[in-house]
Amino acid sequence: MNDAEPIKTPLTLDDGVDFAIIEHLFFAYRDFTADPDAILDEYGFGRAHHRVLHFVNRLPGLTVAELLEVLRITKQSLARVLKQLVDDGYIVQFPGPRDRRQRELYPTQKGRNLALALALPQSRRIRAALEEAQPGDSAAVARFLRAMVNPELRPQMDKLPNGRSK
Amino acid sequence: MNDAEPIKTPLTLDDGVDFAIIEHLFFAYRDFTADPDAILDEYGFGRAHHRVLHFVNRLPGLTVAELLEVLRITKQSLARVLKQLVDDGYIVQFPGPRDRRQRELYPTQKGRNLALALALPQSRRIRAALEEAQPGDSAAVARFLRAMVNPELRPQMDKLPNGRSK
DNA sequence: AAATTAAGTCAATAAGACTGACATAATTTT
DNA sequence: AAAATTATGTCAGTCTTATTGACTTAATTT
Repeated sequence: MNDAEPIKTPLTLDDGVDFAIIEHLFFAYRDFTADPDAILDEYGFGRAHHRVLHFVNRLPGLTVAELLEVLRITKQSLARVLKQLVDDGYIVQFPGPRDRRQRELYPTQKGRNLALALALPQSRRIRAALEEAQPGDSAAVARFLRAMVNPELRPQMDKLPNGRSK
Repeated sequence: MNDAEPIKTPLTLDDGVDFAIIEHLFFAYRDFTADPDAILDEYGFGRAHHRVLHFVNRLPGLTVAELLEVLRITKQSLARVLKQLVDDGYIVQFPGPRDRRQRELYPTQKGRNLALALALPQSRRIRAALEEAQPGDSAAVARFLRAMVNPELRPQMDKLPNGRSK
């Protein structure tokens, strides 16, 4: 009974859950993605385009299958986004040298420029956040975020250029 | 000319951008949200329901307008989600005592239970990530994440119970 | 020659957001 | 007391990003 009774006390850290970091992550990630979103809007692109463009720039020559694995989306979801980026000249495709069924994806100079422009405000935000921090905090943050990822995915992260450095 | 030329070298940290933390945040946030998403699926709920339920539990008695401000969405977006949570008995509404136009939102016991169940895997993930960390890392991470949020929003974060403690 | 694989495409669906317009009830201002 | 404003709710339509399922084409493997 009393199933519809209102509970008037808030959930707090005393309930054994780290709400502070849970909420900090929510707010931080929201503002973190808002920066590039505003730029993407001017190009008629969305967050999905950003992710594709980012990883093609970080791993030039990766295949469609590899990109799908990193992004963890379906090829139908990728198709629309990738087609636009290719049509608009941000990404070019080449048949794989070994296996010609594969398509190797490379950024053009235009694609490289946009990827950098999108990363810049995010990098600025990170740098500003670390400026208020103590020495060593940067490494602590990188370690923490890496440990937040499922263990089986961490090797994938380490394949990214300089992915291991802090 | 040569606008369609492929660029074969990857973007790296040498380009002056902290790609490591940018990508760490992407992967960490993806796995961080995947935990509750799996639970929500069983209830026929989505991530939007989670956010509403979370903040109603953290700030019991908040009004619809206050909730909209925290979530930064429109009332039409909130409507669908909130209606389901009320209809299914996770949240109850009461007219505001001062201003009867307002609706104060409270969790029921059922809503409290679900909010805790959703927070638990996230809290476990955070605790596990901090266990591999050095002492003091926890505070450094909280400071960093807070500094990643737009300054004008930080007072709002501090209003959450124990929001300031590390 | 047959089976498998990489990629592309077509169609339908869903969640979660949006804008714009309008309704109702309660409060505040004039 | 009447008018204006405010808090909430609702209707209708749109957009982005994702999904599943089915099928095609071309290339490689068995």
